[in-house]
Amino acid sequence: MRRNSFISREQDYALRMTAFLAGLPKGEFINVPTLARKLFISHKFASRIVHKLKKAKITDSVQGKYGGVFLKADPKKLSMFDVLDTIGFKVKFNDCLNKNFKCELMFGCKFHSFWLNEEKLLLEKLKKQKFSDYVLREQNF
Amino acid sequence: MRRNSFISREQDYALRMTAFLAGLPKGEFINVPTLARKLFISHKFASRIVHKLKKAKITDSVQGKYGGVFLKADPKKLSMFDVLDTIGFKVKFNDCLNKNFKCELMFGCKFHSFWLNEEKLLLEKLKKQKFSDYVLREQNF
DNA sequence: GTAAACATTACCCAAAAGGTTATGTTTAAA
DNA sequence: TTTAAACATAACCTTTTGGGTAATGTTTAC
Repeated sequence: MRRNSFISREQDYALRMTAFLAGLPKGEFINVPTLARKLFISHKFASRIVHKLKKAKITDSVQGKYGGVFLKADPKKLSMFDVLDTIGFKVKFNDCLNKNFKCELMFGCKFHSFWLNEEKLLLEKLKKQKFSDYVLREQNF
Repeated sequence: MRRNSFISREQDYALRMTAFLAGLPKGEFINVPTLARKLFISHKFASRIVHKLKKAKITDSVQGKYGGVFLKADPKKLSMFDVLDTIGFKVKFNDCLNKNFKCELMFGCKFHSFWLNEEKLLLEKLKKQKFSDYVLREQNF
């Protein structure tokens, strides 16, 4: 089905997990089943998401028994956009903003520039929000 | 499927059609098949959309042969939000902003207020954009 | 060698978008 | 009074994809 919200559950989970990892003391790591339980995410789903984050070099992992995951990126530089982008986020207010979209009205349609502008604004904001300001600690919930 | 963009095709078509109707000289009307052709929308789909707009008292129609549709609302007061809302638009940046959504992290999660704020900003903008500023005339495309 | 973690792929299912089809009902004009 | 061409409205269909599960590796501490 289509996205009910701008952000998919998967993207939301990625934000949560990254924010939680950002709160771990330097050098510590946590295994995915535990992380998933703490954040109310199914363990298998969480595992797949973490894998994507690792491929993007946002997280890293220690393999084997007693292994786990941790944040690799610098939370002061890592933005919401970075994580969302990794999980396939596309800011797309309207289909007509897509590259391959051929809109016959283009020149007469003023909605186009409205959406374009809004998209740009949101994108800039997402890039400004850094994880150091969004740390998620267990004692807070 | 889930929405690929914030605005669905149906909502986009509703905006186009309303913007076109806003450009018709007072007292004139246009039949839906013609309107649909001019705006590159399937005629049956257009018909269903116009019907929704009529129920919301945004458009009105003249029935029978040689009938057609026209804008009923005042384009200076009619906003993008009004039309989108009629076609089922929900500003929803994240599921966690839904009334019935129970988020276990609520108190510790700072993303919530970020999405809430963005949502509010966009909503206000959509309400500010009036159709008198978005008139779509055939000679322009 | 085995337990318990990470790694990766393949698959499934419900829901919604984005239409089309079908069948009215109304009205101008022949 | 018949008919064409419009609006009115419900029902149906098909594809996509979000959101998740299952299955099967592979790695490493003990």
